[in-house]
Amino acid sequence: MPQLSSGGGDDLGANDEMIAFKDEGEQEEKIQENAFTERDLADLKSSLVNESEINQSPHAAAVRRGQQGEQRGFPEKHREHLDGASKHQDGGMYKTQAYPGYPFLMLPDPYLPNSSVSPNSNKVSVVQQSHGMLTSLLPYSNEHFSPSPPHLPTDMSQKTGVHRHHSQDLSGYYSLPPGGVGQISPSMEPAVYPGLSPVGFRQPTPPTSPAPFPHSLMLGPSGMHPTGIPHPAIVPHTGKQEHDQYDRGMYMKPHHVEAKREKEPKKPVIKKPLNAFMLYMKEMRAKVIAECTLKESAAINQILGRRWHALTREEQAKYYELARKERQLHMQLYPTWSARDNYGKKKRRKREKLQDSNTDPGSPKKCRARFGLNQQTDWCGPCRCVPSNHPHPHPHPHTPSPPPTPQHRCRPTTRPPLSSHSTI
DNA sequence: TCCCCTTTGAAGATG
DNA sequence: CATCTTCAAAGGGGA
Repeated sequence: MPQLSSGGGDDLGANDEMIAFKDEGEQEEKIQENAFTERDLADLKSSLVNESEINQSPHAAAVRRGQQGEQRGFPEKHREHLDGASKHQDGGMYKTQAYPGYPFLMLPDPYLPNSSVSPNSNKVSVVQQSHGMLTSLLPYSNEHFSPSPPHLPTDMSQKTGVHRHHSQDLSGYYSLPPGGVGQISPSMEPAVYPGLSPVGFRQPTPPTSPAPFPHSLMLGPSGMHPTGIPHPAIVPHTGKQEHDQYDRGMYMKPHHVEAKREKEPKKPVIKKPLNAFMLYMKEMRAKVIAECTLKESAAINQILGRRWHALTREEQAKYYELARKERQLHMQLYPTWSARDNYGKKKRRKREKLQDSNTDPGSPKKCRARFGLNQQTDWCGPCRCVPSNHPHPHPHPHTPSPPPTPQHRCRPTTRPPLSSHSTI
């Protein structure tokens, strides 16, 4: 991961190829930002129709990329777009207006022992960084983060343009280990986490304009967690479905749900910290939805995935850095937590299905069968790497259904690990 | 009602 | 060590 924090050794600055995989022909486009989503849409639709096209694109894309961008692997093509749409997108991350769901790192007043904030206030966390960017540290459950905390001017909240209730619930939070956090100061500076090491939190005060919101973190309703540190990462133990229900319930009837929750001694489930892409999705989802008529998350996510690839390294780096801080915070808040804790929380996953299909005698028709031995250049990387008589090593992307899995997408080149385990 | 879909990345599990 | 698997968010769609 981008050793963003480490001095100098920023992987992101490497010249190596950024993302040649799965670009689905987006490179050729010199599109205007307004057209981008429609284009995405069209591409998405067409790509859905023609899957093989997707798998071929990396080559063409790589060629195109080689032609247009000599100095770096990253698609220069989207520069314009990025300058327009994306800048504007990034603004979402760093500006207060456009991204209601991802606005600021706010330490809720309720966090503060003496603070008196409405129980309905939502918590959002944002750290204002040296570049002037606002980094959300506790972005879980977007919806629970009101764009306009109660103590904010109303016009502020209305500017967001997203209709959210101020009384939205809080679905998850980072709870703190007992005694872990006594209080959190608005600034989110290291000191706010007594007992916690500073991590990477910084809040360089903006030279010119003070943060619109003095408090870095906002808290939701009281009583969500005994520790007093609510966090989106924490949800009722009941699992996703219940999580959703919990959210919705809270959203609609906070009091009732709260009362209900008190009855439930269930242990909260600490969710995984969001990775860079998840953070990006959270931030951009609303924007994409607003730009197009799509509502289906699967389709939206496809667009987001492509946009993610269209981002420059620097732009992605922001999210990687944010994700890194998320993990650090998560790690500090829940030192004993492990991702394994949540294993099995979900039911049968598609992976199992894939395995089933892979065991299917009809499934082995992969690259070899598809392109033949004389066209190995058309094979995906893993296929080229294995002996011709070797069984296909992975869920195959060319298989019409099920779709390619995250494990393998036939990436011609792999992005240098923008690592996350950073040494602070 | 509940799972699937779809994305990328992180982390745990496995061979 | 390399590869595989699971989960994180989201919400419409379908069984």
